[in-house]
Order: sequence, then structure tokens, then C-alpha cells
Amino acid sequence: MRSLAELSIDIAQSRCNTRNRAMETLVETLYQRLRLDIVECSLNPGKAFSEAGLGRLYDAGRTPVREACRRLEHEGLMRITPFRGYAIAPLSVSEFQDLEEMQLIFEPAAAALAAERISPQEIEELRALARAEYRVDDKASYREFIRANYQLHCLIAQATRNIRLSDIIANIHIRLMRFFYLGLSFEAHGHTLSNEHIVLVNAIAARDPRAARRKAADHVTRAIARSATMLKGAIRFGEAVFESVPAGNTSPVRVSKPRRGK
Amino acid sequence: MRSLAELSIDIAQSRCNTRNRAMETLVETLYQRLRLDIVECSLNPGKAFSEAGLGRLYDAGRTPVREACRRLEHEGLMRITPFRGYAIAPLSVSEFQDLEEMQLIFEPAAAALAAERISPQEIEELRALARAEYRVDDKASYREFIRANYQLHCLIAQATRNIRLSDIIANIHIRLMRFFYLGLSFEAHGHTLSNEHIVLVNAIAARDPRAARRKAADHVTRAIARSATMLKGAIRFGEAVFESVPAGNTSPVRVSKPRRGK
DNA sequence: CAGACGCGGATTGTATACAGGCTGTGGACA
DNA sequence: TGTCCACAGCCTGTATACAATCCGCGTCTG
Repeated sequence: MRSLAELSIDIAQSRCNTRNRAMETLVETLYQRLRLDIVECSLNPGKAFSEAGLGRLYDAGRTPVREACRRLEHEGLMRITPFRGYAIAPLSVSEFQDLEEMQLIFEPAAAALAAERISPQEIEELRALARAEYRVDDKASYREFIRANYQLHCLIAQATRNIRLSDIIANIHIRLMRFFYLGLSFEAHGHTLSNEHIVLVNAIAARDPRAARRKAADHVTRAIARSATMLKGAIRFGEAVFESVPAGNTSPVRVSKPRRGK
Repeated sequence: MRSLAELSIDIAQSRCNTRNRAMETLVETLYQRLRLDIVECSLNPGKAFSEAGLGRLYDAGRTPVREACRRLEHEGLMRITPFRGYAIAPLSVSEFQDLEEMQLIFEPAAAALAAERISPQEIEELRALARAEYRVDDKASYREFIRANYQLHCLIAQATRNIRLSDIIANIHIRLMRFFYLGLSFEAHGHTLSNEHIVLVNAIAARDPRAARRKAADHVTRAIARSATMLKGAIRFGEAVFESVPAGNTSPVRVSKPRRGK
């Protein structure tokens, strides 16, 4: 199994393809680290921060923090309130539903395009990724599976040869990963999903766009159905909080120390 | 006909819905102005700039320029090369094709969703926008039509009630507008498109998702077919340049004054 | 006691100073 | 004459200083 560091690289590599070189500037590294921590939920959704606070946490100045956070905001991972402060973007049921709705639109289309344009070696990579399963009780294998799932879908998106489309799909999956990392399991058994993946990859490998579209649609539809039942138990006040968060730090308002007595 | 100032507001209002208040900070105004100038191509595609140069142009410091440009880069309107400089994102045939491909995926789906969720008064707004036509020889009416077309499609996207999806569709149209502003006309006569819009809006107003999906698909398909023939005359070396650009300023490399003689 | 007002403190927005990187030019050398 | 190397200059990346903004609390007033 791969290490966490490699995972960071994996996620990093498949991000916005428009930027060519990476990991050379402070903003870039900070952005990568923050993104990983947000996606893996080591930074609790909804948690509030100040620029200086984040700077202390990640040992960086305010300027890089600002830039990295601006980028994360644009990707939906962070929320910025002008003159107020920063907060890790909270996870909500409505966001989850929006993302699933988009998946239902994008993924079948992407699969169809990929079936027409994918290269032989990409097909091999896809097959390898589709073989990934996980054991229900093994936390590590589950996290590994989340990564493989992400890579699989990103690879299909890349195979469309439409960079802009690929970026958008990758972003959707990045945002979805937070829900999975927080414990929203894909399902009770690890091989059903794997089977769906294999069927989808087969259709793409056969270069059959119509079949690929249908299989992808089936896959997403079933995933939505599965998560729907799971979400019910996790709803509090219309917002889904999948992990206990210290009450004082959930609100995106100012983080203020008690005023000093005179 | 509305003024240019109002157009600026129109475009501004329908941008990324995640940010609530606008036009209060320097970055925000600078961003809006830059965006408008890029979309309307008063800043030539491909033109290179330095932070200080842009700052002089728009009377702002380097920090706001940086932030605004970063945002524009993320939206595909600007290109940043680390340690090198900034350039207005060039227009390429491949970008145009990518955008159209995405339109073909998103618009029918959005139309179908909108048919289910749109409100009565939004339908009225849609009808008003769909009535817009343009006269072939009237530059002003053409620009007005571009704006109406943009608003129409954005309104449909908003009616999906999926903010993330709506943002993405709006971005696609913003990027497409540059091509139109540069002179890639929609077609020879102004009413064919209007007719397509009216048919589409009718399907949405009838709350018929299947019809809406089909009409939107037809609309986009025809638009692609129309633009395909027009593009042929505008291709130079694989990159489309629809307007004469001073040769010295097109390349995204460093803008450097000739070195001072000793 | 309720509501309005003003001040304090902390935080973000912006400008500016400093450091590091990249490119182009000019000269030295083969 | 062609190639390589080093320096100079400009530019971006980052840190820091100053200004503007907002919130909370205390106080004052009715």
C-alpha cells in the first residue's frame, strides 16, 4: 500500500492541468498541503481560521496563505467572508446532492467520450484501478479505495481529451472525497462498486460509447441510491455533520479570544 | 438599449454566486473591470502584461492586481507563468471546441432540470430575453444580442437550483462570449437563433423536461454546425486569431524594454 | 430595564520593501 | 565565427507595515 506522501502527489498531479510546473513556490506547496488536509478532513469542515492562524499552523506568511486560500475557495473547499475570516467549507446535504446531480450529468458523457478517445495504455491503467476493492472493517483499505476511485474517475475524465471538462470532473470528485473520508462509506461490501467499475471500464475498453454512457449512468445512479439511505442517519438541522466537531469552532464567525479585562 | 455600465453590472451579478457582497473591495472592482475588458476583447487575447503594468492601467497596486489575475486565471481568462508574467488567455480553436463539447453536455441537462424547477417569473424573464434579435449590419444590436444570449443561458442554468452547476455553465458562456465579441457572428440572420431560443423557452415553460432537453441539444448542435464553417476562415497556424493583433504583443513571453545602452 | 451609541481590539485589505528567479545581452574563448 | 558563460536588469514571490473594516462590550439615555 502506498504511503500518505505518495497520495499527496497523486492528488496533486491530477489537479488543474492548466498550470504546468508545481511545487516550486511556497503558495504551491501550501496549497497542496492545505488541500490534502481539507480533503482528508484532518481540518474539520466548518472550522474557522484567521490568516495568521493558518500561517502559524503551516509555517508560512500571510501572503501565501491568502493566495492558497483564495484558490481553495474557488474550488469550493474553503469559505471566505470579506473582512471576517476564513473557514473550511462546511459539508452540507445540499452540496452533496448538487455534486451527485452533476455527476449524473458529466460522468456518462465523459465515459462516452473516453470510449472514443482513450489510449491503450490508459485502458490498462484503468483496469488496474478498477480491480481495487476494500474490506469493510479495514480503515486503511477503505482510504486506499477512496484514492483509487478518485484516480479511476479522473483518468476517464482525462481520456476525454477535454482539459476543461476534465478539470471540472476532478473538482467534483475532490469535493465528494471529503464526504467519503468523513466516513460516509460507499456501501457495506467493497466488491459491488468494484464490479460496477470493471463493467464500466470494459465498455470503455471496447470503445463502445453508448454502452460506456449507460454503464456510467448506472454506476452513478446506484451510488446515489446507496448514499441516500446512509445520509438519513447523518442529518442534523439540515446540515450533515458526519463527525463530532467542537461546538465552539464550527461556526464560520470570527475566532475571538475573550477580551482582556482592563 | 442599455448602456455599457449596466452591461458591466449584468455580467457582474451573474458571476460566481458563492460570494455574497461585491464591489466593496478594490480587488472586487478591479476583477470586474478586468473581466469585462477581457470578455469584450478591449484587452487583446494573448497580450502580455506585468503586474506593475496592469496596475498602471487600472490605477491599482500590485496586490489587488495579483489577486484579481489569479481569479481570472482560474476562470480561464488569463494565463500566468510563474516568475514570468501575465497574459490575457489566448483564444484557440481547441478551446472553442472544448467549450462547445461541454455545452453539448451541460445545456440539455440544465434545460431539463430547469423545466422541472423554474419559477413563473423566471419564465417571464426568459421569454423577454428570448425575444431578442439582432440586425446583421448593426454592430450595437449584435453586442446587445450577445448579452441577451448570455443572460438567457445563465438564467436557465440558475433555474436548475444547482449553484455549482450554474457557476460552471456561466463560466463556459463567459469564455464563449470572447469569441463572439471578436466577431465570430452567430449567423448571417439574427432571427434563426431567436427562434431556437423561443422554442427552447416554450419547452421549459411547459415544464416538459424531455422536450427541453431535446430543444437545447438541437440548439447547441446547430450552433456548433454554424460556427464550424465560420471558424475555417479564421484559422492561422492552428490558432484562431479573429482580429489583427500587433505581432510584438501577441506572445506570452516577457514584456521587456530594450536594454539601456551603457 | 431596553435600546442606541461609541470605543477597543483584532482581523482583513492594501501598499511597499526586500529577496530570489529568469532572461537577454555582451564578451571571452575555442 | 560560433558557443559558452557570467552579469545586469527586470520581474515575480514573499514578508512586513499601515489603513480600513467589523464585531463585541460597556455605557449612556429614555
